[in-house]
Amino acid sequence: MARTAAAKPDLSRETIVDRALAIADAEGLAAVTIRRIAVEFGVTPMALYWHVSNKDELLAAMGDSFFVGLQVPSRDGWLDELRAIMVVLVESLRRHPASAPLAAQRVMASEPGLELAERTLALLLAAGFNQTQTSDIARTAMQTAVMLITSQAGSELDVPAEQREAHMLAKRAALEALPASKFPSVRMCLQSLTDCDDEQAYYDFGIELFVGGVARLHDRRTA
Amino acid sequence: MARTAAAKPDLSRETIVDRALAIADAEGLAAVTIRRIAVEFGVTPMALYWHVSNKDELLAAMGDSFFVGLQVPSRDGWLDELRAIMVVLVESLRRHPASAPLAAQRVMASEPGLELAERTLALLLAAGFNQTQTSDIARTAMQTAVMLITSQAGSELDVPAEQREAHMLAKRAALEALPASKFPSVRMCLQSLTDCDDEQAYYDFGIELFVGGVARLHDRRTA
DNA sequence: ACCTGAACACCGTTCAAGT
DNA sequence: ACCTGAACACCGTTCAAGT
Repeated sequence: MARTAAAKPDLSRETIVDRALAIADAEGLAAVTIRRIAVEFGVTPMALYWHVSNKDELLAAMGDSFFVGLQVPSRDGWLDELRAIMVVLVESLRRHPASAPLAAQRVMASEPGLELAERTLALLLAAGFNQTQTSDIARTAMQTAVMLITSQAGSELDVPAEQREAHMLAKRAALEALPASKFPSVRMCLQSLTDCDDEQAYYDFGIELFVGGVARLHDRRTA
Repeated sequence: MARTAAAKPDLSRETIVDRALAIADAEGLAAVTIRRIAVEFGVTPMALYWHVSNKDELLAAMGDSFFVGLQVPSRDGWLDELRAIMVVLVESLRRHPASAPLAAQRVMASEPGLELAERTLALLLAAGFNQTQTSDIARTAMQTAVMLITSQAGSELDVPAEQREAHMLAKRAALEALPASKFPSVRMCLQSLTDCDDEQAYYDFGIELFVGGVARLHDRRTA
């Protein structure tokens, strides 16, 4: 009866993946270690190998997790549909920013990832893009979503959560020390370069940039 | 006089960085190891620490290398200028695809990187974007360039050069095994999804997609 | 079915010591 | 000025053994 909440759940493939994602959230992907996870479960490193065949498979499972249960609402136009896919994808990746890059390697290798890919490809083909363009745009869509997530918090993702504030301030201080004569624009954009006050706005902006690029490509193609 | 060409050059910060980039090219970033580099120079691991303070500094130096000596030709319109920057950046990153991600972490932290950033920011500010938009677009520009490089060869960058062909074929075989009833579009795009027959065209396409997105954003803003 | 113990071949890095 | 030796605290992983 003295079971404290969420402390040391049973070892299973699922709980291992969850723990790995949590560690990555807090301290970056590099902190995700078979041995570290084992310690957190109060178990021997080798115990994990019963549930997961090796570390690569664990990382793959972490990547797969971003695609399960994704519900893309349908829209009227193909462009709005594409945007909806990006929105859902970005929302999913935001849950575990540091692990987001793992998703890109798994879109075409997991069932739910493939379903999302199929939907995206079908949409672009129907819009009139040829196979090469469709493939390139779809690939770029996935990569763009990951990029938005990882560029946001920036490289601070590898830094432990508590140190991120200090890390950001140090970065800003370095830019502030730059001569305004040689780097006027950097100095001018200092605030927005080092701090993102509105995360959601940044993601919307990035999605719009991508979708807009696709739209323009489509216009040019039919013109 | 029996000095075979390019075999075991003297140990120095520069030759160490070059070797590290070469190893990454051949076997991926993960293969870049202090100990591995030491072996290739026929020297003790600790010997490297005289020239480079630690591994992070080595990775930083690898990232910095992409920006040195970049010459961006000037263009008439701001949009063409932005495109020219992207072209030069992509060309530089292509030299060492697996190490390209290191560049993104160094744009705002190295002298030549900052010069490129300054130029890009100035250009966007002059075009009428506000500070937030300018920062976001410039950041996206850098990330997009890296993304184009890394998404191209795909995750195969971590795979030793000789095994990449086999790796790609295995990937294609997996997609070919997919039921055409459930994944018609994936099957239809199979060729272009797994093989990039024209690298240059892919980069041009990606750059156009980005530049086009920026252009559309600018149009909307002034409309 | 699930986990442990011992061992192996790797990492980065420190610190004192050599030449 | 530049490099080595020995050592430490980490990795992932195998394989036989326990319960």
